[in-house]
Amino acid sequence: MTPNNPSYQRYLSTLKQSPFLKDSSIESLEALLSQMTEERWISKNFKSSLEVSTTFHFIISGRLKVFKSNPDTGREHTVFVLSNGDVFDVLSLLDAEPHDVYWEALDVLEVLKIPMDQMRLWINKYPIIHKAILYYLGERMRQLMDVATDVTLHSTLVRLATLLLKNVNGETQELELINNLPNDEIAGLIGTTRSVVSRHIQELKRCGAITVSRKKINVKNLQMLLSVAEEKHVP
Amino acid sequence: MTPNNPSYQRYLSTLKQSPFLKDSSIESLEALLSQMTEERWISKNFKSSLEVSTTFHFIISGRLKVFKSNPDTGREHTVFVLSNGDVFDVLSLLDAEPHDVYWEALDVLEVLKIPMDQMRLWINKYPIIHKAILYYLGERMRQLMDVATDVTLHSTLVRLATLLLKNVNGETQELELINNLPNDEIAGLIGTTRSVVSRHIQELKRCGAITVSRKKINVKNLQMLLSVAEEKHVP
DNA sequence: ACAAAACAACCACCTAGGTACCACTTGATG
DNA sequence: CATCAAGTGGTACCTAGGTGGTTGTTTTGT
Repeated sequence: MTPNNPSYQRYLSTLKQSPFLKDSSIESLEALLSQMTEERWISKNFKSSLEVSTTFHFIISGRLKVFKSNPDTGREHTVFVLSNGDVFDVLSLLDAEPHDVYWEALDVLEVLKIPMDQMRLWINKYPIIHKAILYYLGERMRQLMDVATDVTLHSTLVRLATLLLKNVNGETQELELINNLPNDEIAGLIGTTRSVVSRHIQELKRCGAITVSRKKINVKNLQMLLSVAEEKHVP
Repeated sequence: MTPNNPSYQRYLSTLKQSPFLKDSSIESLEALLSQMTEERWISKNFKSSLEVSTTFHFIISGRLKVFKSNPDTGREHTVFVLSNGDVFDVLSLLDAEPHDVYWEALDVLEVLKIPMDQMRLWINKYPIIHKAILYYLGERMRQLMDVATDVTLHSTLVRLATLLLKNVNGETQELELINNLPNDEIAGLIGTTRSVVSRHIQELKRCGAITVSRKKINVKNLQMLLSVAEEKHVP
């Protein structure tokens, strides 16, 4: 990609803000961008990691879920929802071990791609990035530990309330990140099934903690949601 | 610690074999060791991460479980069992964010400690280690993804069988790593409770997949265990 | 604007697995 | 060797939540 690409500046500024590329110089980012190509994923576009990934991706806009699934039962469990500034597939960047994870676009997704080998070369050229990557992975690790233990340590209602709380926008009381997600995606996020999510959303509506209008969930009573999340109170 | 410490050579060779310190030169490892002090943790010795950790630890021998818990119900979920060559707490090394995880010795544990700041200085001095750390974290990440999704995607029986399979020693058909672990530790590993583990161990015994004698579990029918783990067959 | 597909709500049933016991064994300790 | 605590086996009960199906409502594509 060359600087005369109409989206060049927008791409550059997204890269600059990416935690993965924290502390990288503008020159190094421009060098990186020059080797990248743009790609658009439409919703439901899907990628498996069973074929070892030879391309490294940066997300410019849109949302991507990373999930595992059980082909026998058809159930899925989402481990991350990635958005602008995030990258994948980091693990294939570090080593060539296979691991069976799936990626699927939840929206229209704008990504920048670069061949894995070139990304490795770039990293070796600008080794300062190692620290940023470590920091990035550490953050992911922490999230992942919660995902891992939430299912056994907390009930689905508590997990739902916690998920909502994690996504409330301070002013509007709206749920930015997970809004417009169908119930079964929410189910995947907290490790349960669609019908159980539906059941609990009704429960929270009934007791006045939230309101729902055309897929947008609004938080009405933050305090109540908090007490549900902390298992202090059963509605 | 100085080279005339009676265990010096043993410590050095454990460090040399640690994946966390992969590719480090002998000189750098000796520099590291010179700043470390030894410590012994007895079984059940316990450490919380709520006070931000100011010490970095290397495990020389013994097993340490890393777990999260729900203080209300008393349930625990183990995310890792660390042993010789492993390190903790990596996350506090990367940044100073709090995260509530607990560590507990399962055996007598030999650890080497070093103040967090000195460890950071050492890393900066020998930056080649960054790659090894990344690799190490990546491996952990992969394990963690399985832990995170196993509970929702597979039944407890399947998870138990999988855990056993992960630990069979090729020759003796014995379960090295998890042997001598009480049932409730096994329960913590697969995200369930003691009585359920007991129930399923009986089940596997009854159908001849394993035998149990004085805490040692032996695998009798590997094939059967495999088919249980793959959900092909319900005993 | 209309048909088709996707999604949400609701219900009724069912089972995996969690809770709470008690009784037996084992191994450690004074 | 007597006692005590820890670990285990086993049971009965119960409920959270998963399954499947039906209906009505949005959203989407043509």
